[in-house]
Amino acid sequence: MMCTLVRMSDLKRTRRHDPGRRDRLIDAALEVIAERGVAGTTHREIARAADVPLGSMTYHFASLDEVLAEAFTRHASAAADVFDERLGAATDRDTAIEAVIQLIRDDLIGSPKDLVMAVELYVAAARNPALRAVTQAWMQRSRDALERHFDPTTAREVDALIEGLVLHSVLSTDPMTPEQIRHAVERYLR
Amino acid sequence: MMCTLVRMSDLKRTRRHDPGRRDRLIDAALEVIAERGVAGTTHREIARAADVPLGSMTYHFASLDEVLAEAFTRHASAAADVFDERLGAATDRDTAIEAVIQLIRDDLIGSPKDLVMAVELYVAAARNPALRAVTQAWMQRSRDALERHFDPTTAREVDALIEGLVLHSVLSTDPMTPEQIRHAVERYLR
DNA sequence: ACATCATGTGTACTCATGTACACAAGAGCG
DNA sequence: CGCTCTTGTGTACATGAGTACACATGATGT
Repeated sequence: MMCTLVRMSDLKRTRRHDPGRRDRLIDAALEVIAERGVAGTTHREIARAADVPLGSMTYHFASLDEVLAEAFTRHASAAADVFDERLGAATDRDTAIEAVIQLIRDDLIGSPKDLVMAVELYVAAARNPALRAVTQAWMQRSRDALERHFDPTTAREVDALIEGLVLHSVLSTDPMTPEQIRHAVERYLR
Repeated sequence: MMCTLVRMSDLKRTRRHDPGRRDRLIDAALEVIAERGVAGTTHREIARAADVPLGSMTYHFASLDEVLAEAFTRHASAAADVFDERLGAATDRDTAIEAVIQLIRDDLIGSPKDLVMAVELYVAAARNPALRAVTQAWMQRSRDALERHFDPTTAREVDALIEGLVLHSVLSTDPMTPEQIRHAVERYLR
């Protein structure tokens, strides 16, 4: 009997009228950015990641910049959600401090891919006003979340401290231990 | 009488045997990176900035990566020198704190171009081990400078705090005022 | 003064990219 | 069942990139 070999490129044929494809393309773009960086993110690369023909890219997006903007917006929004959840669960100052420590340890240092995304965004934002707005909205949400538990000045400073700690920890040869993170945050907040 | 118009392209002809050209190319590369980002840094762009023929690039450097590596190395070294100078002048803990505040205010937030360079480096380092080493050497020198006045743990934390403050200040819509910087550093160090 | 050789330059080749656009295909309706 | 219009695809084109390499040019030793 014949073994029914089905090639991807044949399957692709049958996938006309695919609502939500735009969404999947944005997710694919995020994958590519995380893996290859903005510099390595091309129409073709995204299309390949989403298993979609090249023409689909120009059909759904006016330009590559538009794809990047949407991708970063989505990522920033997801990251801010995590921030919100962690801090939203806290009821008093002490648990808020614990939440910050856990956030840094588990969500930020724990997944360096997110830091890569953040830094890629910062660089892209340096030359693209639309992305600058995304960055600022993201930072604003972090600060708002922190302001639920700390005064505005403290919130701003802690936000910056978190960023610096994560950045240096991930870039360094010896990452910070959970104890060191706790030490730094508590020293600042207590 | 004839006005002696001299075109640049004619002048270039006479500039054979130019020792130190390699150095100037690296500086030109730094300019281009700061202005157009790593993404916009090409052989042709650097050659134009240095007013040098394209062929000169491949003559002096084996690849574009080599140019980037040398450029970032030079920048990191210069930045670390500033760090060293500022902190080397301090004699006691209090003046060291003042030095840190001045460093942030005048040298870091004061010239956002340097921050752009740093972030560009971080991104580039994410995919290039040679640049990762440059980053780490740079961070090490900052920490060493700080350790002349503070214990290692504090040095590391302050180093991270500085990075975070500068990053957030420059990216934010409202930059931190000198007073806010002073407040954040003193809160942490006193 | 001339030959030789390291140094420096112009140009051309190949390749990947963004984008446009002519075409295919299927959904929805009469 | 066919007609039409939105939705989706394949391909081709212009552009700018890195790099190679044949050639020019000036320094240097005799």
